[in-house]
Amino acid sequence: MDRPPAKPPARRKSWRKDEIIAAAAECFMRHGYQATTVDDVAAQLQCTKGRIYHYYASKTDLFFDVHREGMNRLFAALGPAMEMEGDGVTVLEAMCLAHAEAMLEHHTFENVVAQGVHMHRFDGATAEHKATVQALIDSRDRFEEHFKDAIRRAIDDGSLRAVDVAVTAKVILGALQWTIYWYRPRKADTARSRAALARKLVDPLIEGLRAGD
Amino acid sequence: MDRPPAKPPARRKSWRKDEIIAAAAECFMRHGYQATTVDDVAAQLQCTKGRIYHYYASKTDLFFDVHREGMNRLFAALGPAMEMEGDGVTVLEAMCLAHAEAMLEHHTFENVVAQGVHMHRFDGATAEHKATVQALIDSRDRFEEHFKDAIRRAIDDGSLRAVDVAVTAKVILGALQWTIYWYRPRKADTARSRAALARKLVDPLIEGLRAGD
DNA sequence: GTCTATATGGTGATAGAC
DNA sequence: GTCTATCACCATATAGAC
Repeated sequence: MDRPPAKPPARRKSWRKDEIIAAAAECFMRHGYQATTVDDVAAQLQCTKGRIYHYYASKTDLFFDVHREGMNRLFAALGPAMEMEGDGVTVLEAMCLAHAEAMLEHHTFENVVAQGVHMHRFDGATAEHKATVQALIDSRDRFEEHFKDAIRRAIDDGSLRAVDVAVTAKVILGALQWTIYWYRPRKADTARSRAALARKLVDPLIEGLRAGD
Repeated sequence: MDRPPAKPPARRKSWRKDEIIAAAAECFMRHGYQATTVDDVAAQLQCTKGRIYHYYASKTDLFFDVHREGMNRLFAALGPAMEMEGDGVTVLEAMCLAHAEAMLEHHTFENVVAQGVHMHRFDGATAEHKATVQALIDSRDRFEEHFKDAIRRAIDDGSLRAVDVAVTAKVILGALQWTIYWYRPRKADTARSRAALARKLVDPLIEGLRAGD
């Protein structure tokens, strides 16, 4: 029996959604969610907004998908580092490096994620979106919890000073996530150059600034 | 000759502008510049927007004044710490503590400042606002330069490890400024409680996380 | 100085041709 | 599936009464 011809590998049916999400992420990053018009996103795609509304019911739904993709990329980057062998501070350092590199590499999406975090704090979501918003908040919380766990373990095994766990997690993540405000990808950027910058970012956090005697 | 009756001390003529700025800062913080309507600000003041437009030609001008006030408060808080006596790292630590406390205390205004930083990176200003925007960018740069100077001096006098000056300044300021995303003032907050939190924020930055042998 | 009423332009979303 | 045309609404800003 003839089988249907092999499909191109890994070509999902929703690749059009992916390109819409990418274009939206770019616009949301540049101008912010509110200031971005659906026409802006269409222009980025060099099409009209009819196409976008064929795949997304609203601008809000589109934002949610961008946000989700941004979180997925953060979790994907963090996973391997969490599996690293070594004492507590070694694992924490690997997590910091992985997160820093992810923030730089996926800087467009993570910029939008940060907007979402801020929006969720104040804007009461409509009833229909409530569940979606809650899922995204939960996702952020789980991410931060990974760092708190790592800090706790490192303190327990004596490889980290006994600092305030919650505040320290905020300090680490804040320092790394603030890159959205100043880092801009350049053509010459490579995985290697991002890793070098990540190294410079994480070093003062783990080793501290004060000179040893 | 009779002189006019003494005016109430320190009562400036522009106190109405101040209350408009404060109301606008609250709204901009909560919903962002774009999502805030002039009617929102008026509602916050329990008046109509006629009043606001009597003092401000546009929503943009109002935003600029909030931003300016936010920067003024940051500089005012940093000044005394920069005059501190001691070696390089002592001064840097004092600056960090002062900045952290200012970010917490003026959290509403500094939230808006961060929005401004982000906006300026992408939104081409209209010709009429160009000079104003440039002045605010310069002001941000000068603020960061104070930290870079302090880091350089501390490295020179041997009290700080030889870290990357520019990146370390970003790490420090990022960690402290990220508070806008998670800190919320509470009724029970005092200068003392803010100072305690600032201490917890600055400690891991200056001393580092890894346990000494 | 503050209000009400309104002009004006833009934006999210829809309907229907192709 | 993508486009064109359009509607309905909302927000900035102004004009003019009080």
